[in-house]
Amino acid sequence: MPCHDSPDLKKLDLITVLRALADPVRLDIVQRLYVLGEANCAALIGARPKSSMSHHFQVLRESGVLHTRIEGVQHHNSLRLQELEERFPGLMQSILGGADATQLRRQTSS
Amino acid sequence: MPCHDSPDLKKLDLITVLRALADPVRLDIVQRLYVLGEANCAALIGARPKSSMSHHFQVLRESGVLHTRIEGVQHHNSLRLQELEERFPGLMQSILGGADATQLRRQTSS
DNA sequence: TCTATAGTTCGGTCGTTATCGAACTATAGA
DNA sequence: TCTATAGTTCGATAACGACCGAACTATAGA
Repeated sequence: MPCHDSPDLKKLDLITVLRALADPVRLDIVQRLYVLGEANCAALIGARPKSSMSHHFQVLRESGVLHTRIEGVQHHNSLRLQELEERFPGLMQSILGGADATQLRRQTSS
Repeated sequence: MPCHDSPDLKKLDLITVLRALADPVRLDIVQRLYVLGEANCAALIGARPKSSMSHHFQVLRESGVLHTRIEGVQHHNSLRLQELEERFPGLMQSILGGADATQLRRQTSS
């Protein structure tokens, strides 16, 4: 199963993860992804240009926040919740705690 | 008791807090402060120039991460752990979880 | 083979922020 | 009143990062 390389669990750096999350666009992606489970890039980026999209996904991937599984022409993204939980216990829960799933689903489907 | 203004609990913004924490110097300050409880600026900044120090404390204060109590010529800083816990449950714990108090104390006293 | 689709890479611009010296403010103590 | 101390403010510079158009790559499907 082809995929983008994801950094090793031990190499995940707190500063890098925080920087990745400390951006409105990327935090939005992460929160939507939490609700959706898995989604391709187009479903997560809204109306932004593809190059911006690609940039943000690269940051999230390289920081270790998400994993990208490539299937044909589509890139399926998902949060690396389990690994993040091992490395930084409670972090993602606290970030995602504010994300009301119902509200997010409403935003996503509109 | 004079002090710097700290933003209201409700105005604390996750992005702003994450950005404040996503800096090596500031994260170091926060982790030391967690161990020390309260400390003045000089004790937290190491060998950096005073203007840099002042900048980082301003960012941390304005984001709501810490509170500064002024006593004479000294500024006593402390984390706003309780308010942060109310607003973003689990966040600071996860950030500080990696901070081994013993290790930090050793660094601080060396 | 041709075309559409999904995403990447490249190059440039622009805004933000970290850094730091220098001047400044305010308090404590001699 | 004079001086030392603690921290702020100002102004400049430099680096980083977000943004975006354009060209490119790779796969699926007609």
